[in-house]
Order: sequence, then structure tokens, then C-alpha cells
Amino acid sequence: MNYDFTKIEKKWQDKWEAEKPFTAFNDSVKQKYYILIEFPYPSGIGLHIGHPRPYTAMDIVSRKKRMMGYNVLFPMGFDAFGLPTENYAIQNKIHPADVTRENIKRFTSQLKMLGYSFDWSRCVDTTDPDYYKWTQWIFLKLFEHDLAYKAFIPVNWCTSCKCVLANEEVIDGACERCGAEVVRREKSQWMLRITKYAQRLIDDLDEVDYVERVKVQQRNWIGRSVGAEVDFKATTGDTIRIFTTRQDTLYGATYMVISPEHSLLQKWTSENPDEIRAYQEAAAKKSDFERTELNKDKTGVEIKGIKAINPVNGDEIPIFISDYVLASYGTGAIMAVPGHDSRDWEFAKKFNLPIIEVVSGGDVENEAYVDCDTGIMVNSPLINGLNVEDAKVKMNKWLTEQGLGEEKVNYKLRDWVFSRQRYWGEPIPIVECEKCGYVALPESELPLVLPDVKNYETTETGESPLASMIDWITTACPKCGGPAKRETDTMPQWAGSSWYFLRYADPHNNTALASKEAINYWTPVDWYNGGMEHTTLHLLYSRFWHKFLYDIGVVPTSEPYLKRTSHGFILGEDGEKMSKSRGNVINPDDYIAEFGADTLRLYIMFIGDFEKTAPWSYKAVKGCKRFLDRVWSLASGELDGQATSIDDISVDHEAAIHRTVKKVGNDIETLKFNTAIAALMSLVNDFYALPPKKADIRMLLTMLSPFAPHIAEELWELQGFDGYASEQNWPQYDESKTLDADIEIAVQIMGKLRGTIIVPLDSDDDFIIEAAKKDEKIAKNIESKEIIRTIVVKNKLVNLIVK
RNA sequence: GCCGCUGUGAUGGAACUGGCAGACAUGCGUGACUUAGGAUCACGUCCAAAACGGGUGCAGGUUCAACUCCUGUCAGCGGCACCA
Repeated sequence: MNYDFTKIEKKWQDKWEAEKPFTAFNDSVKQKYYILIEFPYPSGIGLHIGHPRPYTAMDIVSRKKRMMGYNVLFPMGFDAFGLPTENYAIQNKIHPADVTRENIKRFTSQLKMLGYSFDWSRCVDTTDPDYYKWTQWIFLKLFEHDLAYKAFIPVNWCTSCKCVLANEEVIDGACERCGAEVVRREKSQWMLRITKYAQRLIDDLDEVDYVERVKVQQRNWIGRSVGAEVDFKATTGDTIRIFTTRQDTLYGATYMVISPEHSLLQKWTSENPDEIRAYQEAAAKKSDFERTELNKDKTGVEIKGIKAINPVNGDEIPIFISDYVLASYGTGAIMAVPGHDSRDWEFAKKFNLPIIEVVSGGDVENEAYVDCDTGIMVNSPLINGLNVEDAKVKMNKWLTEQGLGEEKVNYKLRDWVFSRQRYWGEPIPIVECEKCGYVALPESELPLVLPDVKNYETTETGESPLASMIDWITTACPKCGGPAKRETDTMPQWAGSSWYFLRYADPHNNTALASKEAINYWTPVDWYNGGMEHTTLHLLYSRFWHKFLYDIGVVPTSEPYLKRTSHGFILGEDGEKMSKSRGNVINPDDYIAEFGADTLRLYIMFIGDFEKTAPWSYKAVKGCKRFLDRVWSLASGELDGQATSIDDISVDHEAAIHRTVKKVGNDIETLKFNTAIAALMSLVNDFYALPPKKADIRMLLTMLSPFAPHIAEELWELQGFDGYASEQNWPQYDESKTLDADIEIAVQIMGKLRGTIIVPLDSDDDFIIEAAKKDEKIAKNIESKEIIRTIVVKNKLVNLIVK
């Protein structure tokens, strides 16, 4: 009988569909284990080969955890709001909801064809009003706690999507999604105060088990730096507050720079207003990208007729505007210390400004002395002779005493721009009342359902398609009953995914986002695997929302995910990133049809280190198919012996089986799926060398079932074993049985391998040394030499040191 | 510029905590079975093969022993970046 994977896979998938063996229970006595993968965006092109890598990995973990006796929650859903669907809808004149429904259908059937053990009864869809009701509810809570606010600010505007982007969505000055240029626009936008959580988002990383690169990247993004804010007086009488991390170098400040957008500029009358206005206008026109691109050539304009006064020595110093100072960081103003900052140094050279050395050890005439931690303060009466660190401490104290400033921590993290001028997103449940300002809709009016519109396109003025729905916009203020207008922007794609893992705990609840009991039972997520590309987007956003929900008592823990791992991308056969234009895209459907889902699952895990990128190889897929063919021909025939427990396995294979149980089990827990599969292949090779008994095959199928569940169940049934392979206990190994009775150990002379000997397991040192000396090859090597030292590593090797 | 990661056969990749480098797979080679083989099975496959030889990006060091630890250096990938 042949391995007819098409028939077998259909058979078992139908069975799982009917019997639902992978349902998670909210009232189980078993220990819970919550495994999460990032739910996909159901795009029109269907499942991509990148999807099955994390899904298969976590499916294997889920299946193994179930076999270990856990009540496993392994859910799936769809993050379905977003631009591609909207664009497709615009082009084809279909409602985005219809497109979404079709895409979800297709994704679901593709996922089912891969045999994943999802609990489909908990499937969620972020575009379902029953779901986004709670996304809106959380937004209202944020608004209530002053964490959502509307502000007129310069924003990132994607010229192609015609939409505002969050900082996290801008990559090298271009749109993260479409690659088009991002320009600066002033717009009134809803914002979320993620910055209020910056410190906790850093601190709590110490509490969770995330792979290090994720922690590093988040810390990097939040960008904490410790310094001080210091007030400089201007000759106009105004105060200019600056932020610096080098308060020790205050005596070296020979000029100031403020950003072209600084508010004081509106107030001041300088001697050169035209020059200043021209510079401001030029800076405003530049995109962020252009501004950073020009970083070699420093530009700026002095504000003539106005000076600043250095608070430490009373010196009058000039003030410049320059776009190397950002309005959005710190206070938008800096003191410039050309002696110890390379940007200031460059600027000072160009504009012929004085350079004062305040930390000794460098040569400030030739270049800024920046890495001067080991230097000693000079030319700084208050702190001369101190090292840099002590100087900072003393300076902080002095600034506080004088009322001139204080120690201050700054973050690169910006508040989250939360409005999108698009149709296919959650409506923001806020109205603007002429009298009361921004007013929240009452909870009873949720969900605020997305209305049908004729036209899904953003208007030329950059307004959401909802802006043309006059009937919908016009409403009454919930507070005073007066005339009010609805918010026409929608939420960003990241809204629905910021809390979806909570919904899985209790997906059909219509009185809360999930019941308290369900949340308390299932959360936090035990293991979350996802892509590195979400580290400073979804992962950061959802940690923020979770912390807020913790603060208002909705969830029991301040962190949503206990453990975070991340997979590498799969590249095309040419080693390049897959893309339509390169023509190297791999379609999973083709592989399921040609080799079957089990082979695809196996190969995608065998391809290489799970955490690294790996190139696809058609030929290597065939190797995995060959392996399953070999398993099939071994296990589909008549087999000898009993097969009721691990004790029935044959003596010949005992050590190999125990070793494999140990290896496969450990490797699954540490994401080493490739070596787990290699171990199973080795065992099968052993079985070819020396025929296995029935109990040996039973062990093999048990271990294979998380990886290749269809073939494992089929062979299990064929052999007449009890129940299903997937519901067996995960096998226990006996450490003492993992080694053969006789083992080969290496014999080295002077650290070089000179031969091997076979000795009984756990032989003592003297026995091994004697056995080594008796070995023919070794004896020849050491005759006429004196052994002066011997090193024995038990069951591994012996090293003879000779003279 | 700063931070992090990675360099191993023809290829993808193994190697626990310093203990036989190259598991497993691909590819290639030889043989068997066959009318046939792009199927299957068996064997071989780091280089060199004279061996007490050489070999994990490169140059050193520590050690009885180094892919693994240390110093320096080169290359590639990723993140951050006029962030004061």
C-alpha cells in the first residue's frame, strides 16, 4: 500500500473538523498553557509561505504540551482591518467587508489543509462589530483616563496611501507599507500617551522571558537618556529651557541652537526677520528624510539682536536656529558645546564660534572630545578637578539649588498617532460638540458601526471617506444634546491587534471584552511567537494597552506575554527576499498538492535554525518526503511483538529510542525543530539497519505526531494502536538508558586524536587508560615514550600526555 | 557613529557546560534490483592521502584539549541615528 497523502490528510482533517479534539476548556482541572501566534492579515493573495513557519512551530509545541497533560489554548483569528483590502475594494467596487469575508474563508481553508490544531471555535475577526465594540470600549477608557487626546501636530503623511502614519510606521523616511515618500503635514490627530508608560515599558522587560534581541530593540526604540533641563535667560527676558545629557560641560556652552519650529520665534523681533522666516520655510518644506540626509552639511541662521545668557558664568552667547535641532525631542532647544559634541563642533567651525575645552584629555581645536569619561573638568570654576560623573552630580545639585533646572530623563519614544484618514478601520467613538468639545459616546452606543459609504477613497484634502457622510456625521452631543459632529478618522490597523489575545479567552462574550474568570484563568500568554518586524509596532503597542488595562483593573498582570520568541524569514531559492517582481515566490498550496501537508510541515521546520532566515530548497523538500515514505514503508506492514508500553521496545533500539525521546522533547522546548527532526531521521535510519518491533514503531509515531500529524494518525490506526497518536502521553525517557552498554571513546595523544576504543559504559579511569594503552595503534604510538599525565573524561575520551 | 547578531564541506545546516568538527538532509559517486530509472535499497563522500599531515573568515593568545574562552582584525546581516 502506498503513502497516499492526499487521501490520508483529507480523512484526518475531516475527522478533526467533526470531533474538534483540540478545543480548549475554560473550566479544566488541568494546568493551562496559552500559546499564541500573530494572527494574519487576510490578504487577497492567500497564505504566504512565511505564515506556516511560526504556525507549524507553535502547532508542534501545542500538540506536545497537550500530550504532556496541559489544557492548551492555541487560537487563531484574523486581523482584517487595513489598507490592502480597502484598496482592493476601491478598485473592484466591492464592499471591504465582502472582500474580508472571502479572504478569511480562503485563509481558513488553507490553514485547515495544514492540519493545525487550532481551537477554531474561538476564531476572532477584528472587523466584526461584536469584536471592535471592545476595541472602541478600550479607546473610551483611554480617553477617560486622559491617555487619548487630540492635538494639532506635524505628522508623517504618506503621499501614496494619503494617510497619517505613526513614527513606528516610517522606515528611512518612507512608508512602511508602500515605500512611498513620507512628508510632514500639520494635522489635528488623535494621539495616545504611550510616552507616559515609557519607563514601565523598559523596566518590565526585566520581568519577562523575551529573546534578547527583542528586548534590545524595544529599549533602543524607547531610547531613554538621563540628563538635565537647564534654563537659559534671553536678553529679551524670556526663559529658554534646554535639555542636555552633559550638564557637566555647561561652561563650554558658547552658543545656543533652537529648532526652526520653536515657539519663542513667533514672539521675538530680531534684526533679521526675513532671513529667519526664509530658513523656517525651507525647513518646513523638507521631509524628515531630507532633513536627516543633509546631516553632513550643517545649516543655520543666527538670531541677530537677541542673546542668551549662560547661567553658570553670565556670558552672553549667540542664538541660532538650525534644523539639526528637532522640535520633537527634549525642549527643542540645546546649549551647544563645540568642544565636546561633534555636531556642535562642526557647526562652530562653520560659523566661526569659540570652542572652549572643559574636559581635559583631548584636542578640541582639531576635533570634539566626546568620549571623555576618563577626563578631568577644567575651565569650570564650580567643578574643576572632578571627573565627568562627579561633575554631573554636583552640577545637578547646584542647578536645583539655584532654581535653574533639574535632573531629567528623556525618551525618543513619541506619543502614538492614532488617527487614520481611511475607511476600513474602527470608527473613533467621539463626537465634537460646539459647546463641550470632544465628548465620548456612552458605552451603550457601542459598537459605533462603520456606515456604508459610496466612495472609499480619501479626499484630496486628506480627509477620511467618512467625511462625506453628512447624515452620519451630524449628531447630538451626548452631554448637552446640542449639535455635534462625529469623528471621521478611523483607528490604525494596530488597534484591534493590541488586545486580541484577551478576546480568545472568551470570544463570544457580549457584556465584556472577556469575562474576568476567563481572563484570570488564561492570561498571561505563556508563549508568544511572532516576527521581528512587529517588535516596535504591535508588540510595543499591545504591551502598552495591557499595562493600561492592568491599571484600570481589567487584567491581572502588567505584562501580557511571559515569553516571546521570534522566527526568521524564509527567502526564495535564490537566497533573496521573496517578491512578485523577482518571481521567486513560493506558494504553499503547490507544495501541499505535490508532497502533502505533512511533508511541507516537516520541511519548513527542518529548513534551518528557526530563529534565522533560511532559503527555500525544492530538492530538500523532497528529502523530507523521502523520510515520510520511509516511515510509511516501515510502519505500514506487519510488525512483531507487543506494544503496550515503552518497556516493550526492542533491546537493540532501546538506547537509541531513549536518546531520541530526550532529544526531541528538549529540542521542541528550545525551538530546535531542525535537530529534533534530524534525530527522528536518525532513528528511522537505525530501523532500516536493524528491523524494529511493533513497540519501537509505536514510539516513533508518538514522537512524530506533533510534526506530521496526519501520517502519524493513519499509521497508528493501521497498526491497531489504542486511541489516537495525538492523545498519547508524551513519552518519558530514562537517562540511564540513553547510552549503550558498550561505548566508543576517543583516545588522544597530546590532544590529538589517535584512535578509538570500545569500553563498557561508566568504566573507571584506570580501566580506560589500560585499555587505551593496550590498543594496537596507540601502543605503537607511545612505545619508547613516557606517559607523564592522563586526562579522562568519563564516557567521552582519554588524553595521554607523553614525553 | 552607537547597539546587537552571524562567519563551519559543493549546498542547507549539526556540535550539550572547553572534550572524537561536519550529525541530519541535499547534491555527487559506486553497486544492487530493473526493459527502463529522475523510484527503491546498500555503500562512499571535509581537503590531502606518504601520515605521528592540514582544516571552523583572518592573525595571535590561554589550555592536556578551542567552532566554543581571551586580544586584535576583516566581512556580511539587522536595529537605532543631527535624539543634544
